[in-house]
Amino acid sequence: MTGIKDVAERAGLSVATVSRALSGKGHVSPSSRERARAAAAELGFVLSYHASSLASGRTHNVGLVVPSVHRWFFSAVIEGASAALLEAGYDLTLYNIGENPAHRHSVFSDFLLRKRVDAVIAVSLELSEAEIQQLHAMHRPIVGIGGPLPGASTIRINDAGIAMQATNHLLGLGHTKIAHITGSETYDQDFQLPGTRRSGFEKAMHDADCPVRPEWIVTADFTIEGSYAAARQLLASAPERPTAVFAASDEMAIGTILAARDFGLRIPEDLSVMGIDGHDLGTVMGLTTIDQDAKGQGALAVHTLLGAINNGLVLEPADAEHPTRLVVRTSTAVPKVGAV
Amino acid sequence: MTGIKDVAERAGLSVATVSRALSGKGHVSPSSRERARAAAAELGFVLSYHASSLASGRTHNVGLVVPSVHRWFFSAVIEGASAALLEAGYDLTLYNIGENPAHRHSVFSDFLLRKRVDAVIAVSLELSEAEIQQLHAMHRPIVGIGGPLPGASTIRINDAGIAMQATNHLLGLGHTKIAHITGSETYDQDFQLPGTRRSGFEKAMHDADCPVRPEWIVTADFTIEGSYAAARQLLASAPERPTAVFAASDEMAIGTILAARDFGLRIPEDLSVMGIDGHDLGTVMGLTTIDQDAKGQGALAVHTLLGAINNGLVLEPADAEHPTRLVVRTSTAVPKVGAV
DNA sequence: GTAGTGTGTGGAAGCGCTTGCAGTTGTGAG
DNA sequence: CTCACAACTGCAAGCGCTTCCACACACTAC
Repeated sequence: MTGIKDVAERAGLSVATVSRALSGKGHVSPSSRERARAAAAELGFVLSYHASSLASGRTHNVGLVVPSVHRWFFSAVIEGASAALLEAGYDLTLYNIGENPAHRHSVFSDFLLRKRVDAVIAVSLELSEAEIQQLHAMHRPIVGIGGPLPGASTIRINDAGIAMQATNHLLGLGHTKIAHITGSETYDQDFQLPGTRRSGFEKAMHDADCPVRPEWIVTADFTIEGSYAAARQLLASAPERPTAVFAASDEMAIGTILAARDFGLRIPEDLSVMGIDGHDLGTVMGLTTIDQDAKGQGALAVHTLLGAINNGLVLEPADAEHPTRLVVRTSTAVPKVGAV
Repeated sequence: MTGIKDVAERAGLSVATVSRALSGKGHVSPSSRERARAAAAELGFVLSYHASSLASGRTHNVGLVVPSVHRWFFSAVIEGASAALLEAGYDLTLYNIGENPAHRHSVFSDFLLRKRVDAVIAVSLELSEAEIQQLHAMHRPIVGIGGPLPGASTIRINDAGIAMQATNHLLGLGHTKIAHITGSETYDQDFQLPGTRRSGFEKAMHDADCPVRPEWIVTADFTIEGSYAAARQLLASAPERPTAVFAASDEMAIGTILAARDFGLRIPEDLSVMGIDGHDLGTVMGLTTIDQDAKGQGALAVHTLLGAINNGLVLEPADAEHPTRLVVRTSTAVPKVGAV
């Protein structure tokens, strides 16, 4: 294997100068820099990252911890973060927690502690005290996305606010019989998020003097499949049907639409449905939603961390509120007169 | 930071013995092993992976290159590989190629060459000669999933065979007017796969003496959105409609079902639809499909590579055909008598 | 008895880089 | 002309481990 030594020899420079030339740090004359680059290119030389990391303490690697790779929000964050990291010359080490508690435990107590990452992005994880401790024990900058992370910087959206905005959109169309599909609050990977969105919904309803019917608040697990089942129950069993459903995520809105179709309900004539996310399928389904730019959140997290890395690994805990955008499509409309 | 030295001191052993005790390699008496473990635990010591890697040449890290994190197949492979790696104590470095050619290029010419990974899994990538060269230049075992990868081991399914099986399922129900939604053959990230499935379809049709109508073979990009648009055209413009659609992937089958509903077509009364994959949404959509166990393919790739790593990084190029399974749900049925 | 084999341990030489330090040269100011 | 200071360069000391080697003991086999 060719090493930096070979490059130095070929370029007629010292190893130290080649290192500086290639990394761009320190003073190197333009001619030396050029010679070093040329020699490296000719030899097809690429720095060994392990040696660099060991010597410098910088790994050029960011850890990304997600609860799942299947849910849309997470894969969108991965996509945004991945592209931003690639551009910056960083690697992305993915920790997919999954459902297995043993996996979850080993990620926190082994993997992350191995000094393999310069920084960590934790997405929508409801962490235990011990896990937070372990994260901080790495002494690396951390950014949380999608929920609070004590002691770390976070990127979040105004969940209560957009839930109200969504509800108000439905109310503004004239709906009063509005159901809400919320995430399970005991589902430990999902923060207070479902609760926050739900209270936004309830507040908007309350402000509009609309009753919130307990039987019209149903719980699902944020997946299309789960909400499909939940929505079937909602639409089947209620003595009276809502005219609109506000789902706490696009995937749950899509599940609702699929369920509604099973009952022969037309969207939006018989039922208006909206969600939150900005899911790719939104266009196909004609889904009205509040786009939260998940890719952008991933990219922002990366840029925040890169800033911290260049700042001596110091990251002041701070909250950034990411902008959102109401996208009106065809799944919401004025309720049919005389609708049941 | 506590290092292995501190552990050695505390345990009253040499650094060498502690290293052996912790890694499990070499001869260490049970008592020494226990003392080393205890000392490490008390100090909260975790090996520095960069130092280990530099010294040993093993990174305990596997690179996974995917075209996208959004398509179901890829995220299922990620999930399967991720869990298997976690279990083995390996990290997963994700390279999401995406659509940006510059990103693609840097992954192959920079990232993968940095000696950061012990092995590489390449998923459904149609690679150029140069890219294959660069992969092999790493001198690391490589496994390809979802298509041929010259010089590397591959895990694949019998695409032609299952396409025939799927088509025969429809033929067996009595369909003769069968359309096929295939992937774009020029879409450079997807191998010959669409072509292979398509020829399986054609062969089955031919064997059954059913005409293959060119206008009933439409092309999409493997996404729900893309196939939705393609299916709309198929169902709208044909002077005569097919009674069944065989889509080359579940996502395209789902897009087809959504499009069919827009035309008021009932599934399966007016139109039978089936796909290939084993997508999570299959149950909700009642989709008949051929399950290809993508998670299992990811896990198998990992196990293959771990075997090679333990075998001195030597991996004999070999092809493994992964089993598939026909799953009949409610999206396919006997064609309606007198159907147009 | 000696040789041979296997186990257990420590010393020390790296793995391939980065970077502090010191030395050399060039430049503008005093 | 000298001095201060900056730009450039090389030497060499690590970074924190792994592993080769040598050595000290057991044993077993002749």
